Amino acid sequence: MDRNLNLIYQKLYSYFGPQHWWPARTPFEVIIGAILTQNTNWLNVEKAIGNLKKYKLLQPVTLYKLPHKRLASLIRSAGYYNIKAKRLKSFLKFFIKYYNGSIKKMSKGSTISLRQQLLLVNGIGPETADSILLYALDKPVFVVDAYTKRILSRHRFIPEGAGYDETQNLFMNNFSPKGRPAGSPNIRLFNEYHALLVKLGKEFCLKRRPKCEMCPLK
DNA sequence: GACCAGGCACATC
DNA sequence: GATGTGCATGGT
Repeated sequence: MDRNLNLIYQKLYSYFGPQHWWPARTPFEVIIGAILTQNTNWLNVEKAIGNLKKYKLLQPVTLYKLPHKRLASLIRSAGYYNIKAKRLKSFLKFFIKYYNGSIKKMSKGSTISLRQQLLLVNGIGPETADSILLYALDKPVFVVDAYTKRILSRHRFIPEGAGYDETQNLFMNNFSPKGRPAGSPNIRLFNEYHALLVKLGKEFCLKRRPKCEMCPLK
């Protein structure tokens, strides 16, 4: 099993090359993007983040103090803007209260405890929590998203409709980076693998009309 | 005009 | 525990 996951990684990497994820300039920007991109096209998120940058609002306390209506209108392009404005605020409240708005302080926490804390924040579920852990805080967790599940179920690694943890465990327990035992954490590899799965998903493993004939995994 | 995008919370059974 | 629904914009 793990041989196949390794093989898929090798194929994707040689076909697409390094993805240089997450597409953001700072860890804080990663977190804001992770919340804004929930069920949303990344291009729409970039516009929203561009607005926040334009007015120099992309800092924890500044953003937290912004009135709901103003924040919602600035992130309008990302869709679900009312609910996302609320979710950003609930994360910022947590981030400021417990870590003084400091990524450095937050990074000192253990992966397990940070994950538990993040999941208690309203608006942060397993994928957003893991994206924050991996891409903003450099913690060794595998991020599972809709593309990951679709690709893995179409290739019969998991049943259709498999849960988040089940899918994540497949990678965390079985994927063995070169020269390491299965289950050993590898941040860089987890980073690259998830980014490659998203790339494959966007270009070939489409929901309705997958381009299986041209797929690099074929 | 329909379909889709790097989810999540909440209601209901 | 499983299933259904609201949230919303912008690109194809």
